[in-house]
Amino acid sequence: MADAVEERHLKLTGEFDCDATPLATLRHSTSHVMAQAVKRLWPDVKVAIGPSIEDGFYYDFAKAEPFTPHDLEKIEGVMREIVKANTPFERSEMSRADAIAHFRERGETYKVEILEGIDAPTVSLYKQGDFIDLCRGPHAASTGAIKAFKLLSSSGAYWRGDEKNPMLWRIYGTAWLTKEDLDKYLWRLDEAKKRDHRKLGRELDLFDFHDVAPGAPFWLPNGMVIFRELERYWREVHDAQGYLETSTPILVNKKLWEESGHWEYYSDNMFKLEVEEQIFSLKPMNCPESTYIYRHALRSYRDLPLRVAEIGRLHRNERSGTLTGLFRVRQITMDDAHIYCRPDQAQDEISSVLALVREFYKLFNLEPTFKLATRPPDMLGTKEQWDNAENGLHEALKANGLAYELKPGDAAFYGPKIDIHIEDAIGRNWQIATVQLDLTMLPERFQLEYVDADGTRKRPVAIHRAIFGSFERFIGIITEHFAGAFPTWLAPVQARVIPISEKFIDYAREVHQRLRAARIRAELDDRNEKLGYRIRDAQVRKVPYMLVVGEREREAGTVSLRARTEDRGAQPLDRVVADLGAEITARAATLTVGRS
RNA sequence: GCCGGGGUAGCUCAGAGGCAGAGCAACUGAUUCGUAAUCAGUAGGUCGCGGGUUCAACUCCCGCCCCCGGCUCCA
Repeated sequence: MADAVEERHLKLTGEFDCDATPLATLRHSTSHVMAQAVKRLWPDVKVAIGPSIEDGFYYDFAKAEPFTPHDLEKIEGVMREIVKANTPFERSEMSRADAIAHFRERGETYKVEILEGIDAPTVSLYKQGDFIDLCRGPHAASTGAIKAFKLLSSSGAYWRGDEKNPMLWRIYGTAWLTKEDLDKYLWRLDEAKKRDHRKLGRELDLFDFHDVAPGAPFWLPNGMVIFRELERYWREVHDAQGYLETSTPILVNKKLWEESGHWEYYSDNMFKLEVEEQIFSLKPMNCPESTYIYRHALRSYRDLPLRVAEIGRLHRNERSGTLTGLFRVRQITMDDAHIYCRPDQAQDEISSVLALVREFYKLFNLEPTFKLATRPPDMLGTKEQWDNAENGLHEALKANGLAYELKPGDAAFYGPKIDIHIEDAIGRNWQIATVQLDLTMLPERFQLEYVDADGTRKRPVAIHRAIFGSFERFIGIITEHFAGAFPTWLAPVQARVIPISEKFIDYAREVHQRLRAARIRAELDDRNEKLGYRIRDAQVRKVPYMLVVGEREREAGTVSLRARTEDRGAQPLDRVVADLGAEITARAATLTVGRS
């Protein structure tokens, strides 16, 4: 929603209004006030555009020197004065030609450029005090309406979002209807910082990055446990659903990419190397090779749907400036699958993929939302194919009882798709899973066929789908979602046994052995430290269960159970082992053992 | 890739043209402890990499690499 507003601004189609909702209007007005403050402090600065965006607003300025944090404070100060003065926002109209003259006179070349791109005869302007801006509005009645705002950061941004254009300085800010909303938002920012997977990854010894391999994590033993548990779950479910797991080469001859079309459209993103005078590439996608699995045998209509899955290691040469922890990597482990089926089977297949997606995310307490992207103008294939395909996706969504957003024109040229976004524990949105119906690309390019009941050769359709998207990004997301406090089944260390003193070490060892015999990832913390220290350490490491043992427990055959922060008292050892095992097997989302 | 900010011990960070620093972690010892940090000691460094200026460079200059915040792109 907010993206669309921003996009409209960037495209400069002449629609410079923000949404007429109170919050978007307020943010838009706040951006004007910020521009006014900047012009007051630096009269030579030229203003570009300043829309309302999700959670706030920005304004772009042309200025010789960047804004410093101190500058932001000064601007905020002037903004408060403007707000206090409670100046009205006044709308006026002007012919386009007059407006061009007006802004040219003031040296506002960016505004002139915007105006030159507008084909309306008249344009509207908004003025508060000594600041006037080209704008469709709407705006707050006066600057006094701005109660709760804060400037957040400044950075470079290209004029019109195009890297060939000059770089402007953008200041980001946030504004809310009430002080409470602002505080809530600032809390969320702070919370996000605390949950940052890069920080938790280091603290919990999950993974590491080194200069020698930018964009590719070194999985440490703890992180690898999570990776393996995800794979294990993934395999269990896919085996049960009739997927066939495969593995295809990582290093592949250029010929394949020429055949698939990647060489032409994607080679900038591919890592290439020469081997005995042949060009090879690390695969950036699994799809082309998946067709080799399909073509291994002559397929009959009886073989379809053929569900070919692969946890594939991909490499994409992402631009260096875009890499970010596990969220944006160059080495991607994708949980891919390609379903080859008859066109009339596609709807059911997509329907089961959607059901699968929901099953997966439920396990992690992630709330999915669905977006259906339909045909773009430059589509490949016939109108009838697209009608059937899009209709199938609508029906599959409906069959699952899912509400969804429509994104007309957003599909790839070879077929419509459903993108699945999730919302995490602190309300952030992520796109991970995708279901893409492929009417023509793989089937046509790779000449896929099956023999139908009547003995004729027909062309199947392909469904590309991923549920985790990439293991890297998914682990990054759930690390932040759970703030490192993973459900027991995913926790690298599921239980720690803590003897009160070395006098009880024998019993602690026995408890430890019992846990390990039950395949529970348990550690014995018999370090020469006080009990409080070891409790704190286990807590900081986000270990789900602590089993404290001393005199009383040894005598009674019990353990004192602590579930992260909560003391659950003495429990019989047998029961704790059994219940812990059951919680792990059930992949429970919460810590249930010993809860009364 | 572009703009801005960074890179000093495993981690968090201070310092700065003239002997490289702290806290935590690690290690050793004392202590044997009942639910978020016991005390003492020891060790730990190519100050991102390469070049230059200088009697002397972690510090100044140039180039490169990597990280962070954005832009662009994206799973």
